[in-house]
Amino acid sequence: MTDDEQELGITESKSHNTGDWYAEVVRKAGLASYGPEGMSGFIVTRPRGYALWEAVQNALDAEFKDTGVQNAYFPVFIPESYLEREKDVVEGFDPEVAWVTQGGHEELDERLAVRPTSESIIAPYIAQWVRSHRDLPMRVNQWCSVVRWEATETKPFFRTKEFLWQEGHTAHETDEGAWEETMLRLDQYESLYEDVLAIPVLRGQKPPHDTFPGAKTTTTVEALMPDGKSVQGATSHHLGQSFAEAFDITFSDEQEEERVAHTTSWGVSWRCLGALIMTHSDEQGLVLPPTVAPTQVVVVPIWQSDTREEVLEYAEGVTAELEDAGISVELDDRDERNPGFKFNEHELNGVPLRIEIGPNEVDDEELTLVHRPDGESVVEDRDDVAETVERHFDEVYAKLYAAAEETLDGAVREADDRAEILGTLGRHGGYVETPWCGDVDCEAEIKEQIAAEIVMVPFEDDDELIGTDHEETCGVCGEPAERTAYFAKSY
RNA sequence: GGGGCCGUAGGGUAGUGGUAUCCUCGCUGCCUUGGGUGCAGUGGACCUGAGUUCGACUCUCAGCGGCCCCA
Repeated sequence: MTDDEQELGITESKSHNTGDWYAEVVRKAGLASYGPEGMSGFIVTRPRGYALWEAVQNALDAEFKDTGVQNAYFPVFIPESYLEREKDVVEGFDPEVAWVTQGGHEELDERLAVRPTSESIIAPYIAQWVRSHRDLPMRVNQWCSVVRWEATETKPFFRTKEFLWQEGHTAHETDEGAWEETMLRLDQYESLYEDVLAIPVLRGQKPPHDTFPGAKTTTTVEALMPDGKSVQGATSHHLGQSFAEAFDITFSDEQEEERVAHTTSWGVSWRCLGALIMTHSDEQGLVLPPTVAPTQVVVVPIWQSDTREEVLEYAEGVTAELEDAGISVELDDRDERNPGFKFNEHELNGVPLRIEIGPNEVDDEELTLVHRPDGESVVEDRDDVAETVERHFDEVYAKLYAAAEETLDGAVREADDRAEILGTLGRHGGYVETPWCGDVDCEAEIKEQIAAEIVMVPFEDDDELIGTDHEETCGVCGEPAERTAYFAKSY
């Protein structure tokens, strides 16, 4: 009967069986279901899962709008001739593009790509809209889904053939302008992770061989997952002038000279939800920071038949007061479930804070608050409940962030030679920081042996191996090192 | 890209060439609460297709789907 005892909740071990555990949390917490038969790699995002995406959207969209971005929407289909105009993009995405060849009963003259990304349909319009330097910088963003027909295995939110994301596209007068834009968006992504999702990240750039097709520089925020793999949390590209040249994004400068613009693009997908779920959740189920939780507080009344009325009345008062303060609160007054059942259910669903109200609380004009992440229970005065709850939100957030930060700090290890790199990655996972000569072959060697790659290289300003005299040699080949590389297995 | 494991009601399990079982699942009624297990009744499945067979959930093949390991 042990299986029966556990069947309502999570049965898989987070540390030993992370994949199954993750799938179980996603399903049992009501975040997503698998797609229909014949459509492996697609998921149905259920309301509680979609609410998480909306929280991310709300946070980011406000930041974007505060920094000069306007939202727009471009077609889901891209004519093949458009896609072909930037050759690196064609080559980069070719194996993953889904094509439409028929409309109604008619064969199409030109097949249409289901967008794998929209540079090639947005850029031509930006080219039309930009005439003079006065039109720059131009920034458009769209919230949409894209399709990448990956052959590799899929995992809800982490890797799905269709995924929701946001893609921003900008054009600038100068290279510096484009660079500043690239970094501004990366800062905003970092802030999304650290201030909204409670996940500390490493920031830097991708090695040259792993940049976005056609891009000059690809930047990334990397988050560590509990199984020791790294996930690219968001990305921001300095595209240089290659797209502007391919799509004729030109403008007249102050001297009436025709010049080619510099462009950027940047995006974050619902993969950030995968990182969110995987980072904080535990073997009781989903754990969410109050910043994104669809239900932030649940009030559970606990009564005996003679106290029922007063307990409920008190609980309703508390609920109403929290609602008035703009807090997302649910009063769980179902009478066919006992409190223990409700506790477990709300824990499974990731409600960050629970308020227990029974006759004792009513008599003492108090509340019992319980933090989801660690079960800490605190008795507080009934007065100023909204303020008290907000304070506990901050505490819960801090607990989540601190735990994730500790994990990350402990997972960055240094290694100076090949054996140490392989040994450390094999034994501990996480990140291995090593001097690197810059040659892609050195990465390939590690990749072959242990399937880890360079997920991040610190920015030039943060990398002490640049521009200074040092004796460091590449951890793989022993040639003089030019950069610091972070190796990790990745999603 | 290569290899392995797996697919049985909402969930969890078994098992057999002759249609299971458990549940904290659904529904109805009764019961009423400080960490999921009250009582009674009732409902519902063998991933899809082809083959073998008197008969396939079971055996074979293919497909679809899921998970894991390696590249």
